[in-house]
Amino acid sequence: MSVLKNKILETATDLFHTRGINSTGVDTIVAVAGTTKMTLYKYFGSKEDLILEVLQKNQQDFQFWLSEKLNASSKKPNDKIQQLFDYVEEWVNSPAFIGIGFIKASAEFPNEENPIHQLSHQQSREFRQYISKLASEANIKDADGLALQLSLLFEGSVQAEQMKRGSGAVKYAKKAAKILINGATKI
Amino acid sequence: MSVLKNKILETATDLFHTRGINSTGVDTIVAVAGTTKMTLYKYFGSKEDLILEVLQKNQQDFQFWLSEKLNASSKKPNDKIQQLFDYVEEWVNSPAFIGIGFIKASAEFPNEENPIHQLSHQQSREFRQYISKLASEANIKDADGLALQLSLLFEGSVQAEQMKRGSGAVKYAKKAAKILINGATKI
DNA sequence: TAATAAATATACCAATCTGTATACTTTATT
DNA sequence: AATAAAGTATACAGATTGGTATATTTATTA
Repeated sequence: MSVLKNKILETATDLFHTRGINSTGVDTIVAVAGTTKMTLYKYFGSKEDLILEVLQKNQQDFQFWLSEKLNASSKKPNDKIQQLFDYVEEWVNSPAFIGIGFIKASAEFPNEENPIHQLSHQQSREFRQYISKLASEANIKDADGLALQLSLLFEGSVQAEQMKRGSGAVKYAKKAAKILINGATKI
Repeated sequence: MSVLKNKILETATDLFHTRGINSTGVDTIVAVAGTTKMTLYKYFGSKEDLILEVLQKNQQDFQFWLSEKLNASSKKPNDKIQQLFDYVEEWVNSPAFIGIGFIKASAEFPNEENPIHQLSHQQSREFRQYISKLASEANIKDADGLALQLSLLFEGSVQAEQMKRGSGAVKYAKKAAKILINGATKI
């Protein structure tokens, strides 16, 4: 990927997070990225395309980072799901945290026929399925049910953290997750 | 309150929910409400003021409805907190459900110095405090801690329901809440 | 060095945005 | 019937939006 395209992507990611997507014009993006609109539209067909790419990269980065961590873990499958929230906490509290894109994007684009909303929804589903996979690898009665509950804690705490940095919400989500996981584990 | 002002408020509430706040212009609002911009700006100093009033009314309506239900409940304090999620489910599944404003607004206005963001944050805090009050009236060890966890389930499930109507997220939040409440109850 | 590609600068377009000014019409009150 | 208030109609201002056309400059490669 071109260094300039990447610069635009990173700048857009940052501005979308700090100012909101709809409130960030392409003029602002290219000004901050230190380039011009001509270049932006060479790499991205439209602002919508740019938003979609930002969302994809955003989620890929997070999902990849998380999977790497959990794949490298030597914990038993049962403890891995709890570890997930350890890593979410680490991710959220890292200075580079710029939110989970699909949570914000789905709020800014509520129309279910909008491609941005659809991608957000899909990413939300995929992440829940990832949790479900972890749950079914462990000794869980209702893997999908637990995964949904944990995803609520995940989305709720990220939402809270996006509203107020340093809220400590993930810490409490972690405790709640532990209780739910234990309760859902077969004897 | 003037019938016309109310009409504008209701129309804005609806449009903000279905199209997003930033994506809804005042021209659209007055067109749908069947009035003119002159009238809108007679009742609201600015679009920001309108948004703030919409958010306040939105949250007041929900909070009032919920408090009425729970005040009328004859359940023991301990079971009331669980009942909260029964009513949230009823609220969310009612055809008139138009989302919880502060969750969306905080995503559209991420800047912490923005009055809309600040109001959203305040409403989020107040709702959590309301849960905490219910928890401390019951036999709960760490009322604030449980309230935070339950608020994560609440915000997460409303978020999920806003992303996809009929997701059934609140049903699972309810089950999770039950487990957490039982776990936090003194013996 | 010549040819090619990549990026910039700048100006522009049509549409939309919030907000206002002015004049006219309807409704209610005394 | 006269006065005041409430609402409408319309046009406009100034800024910003996403997106494009054209020409120029810089960098790469053959």
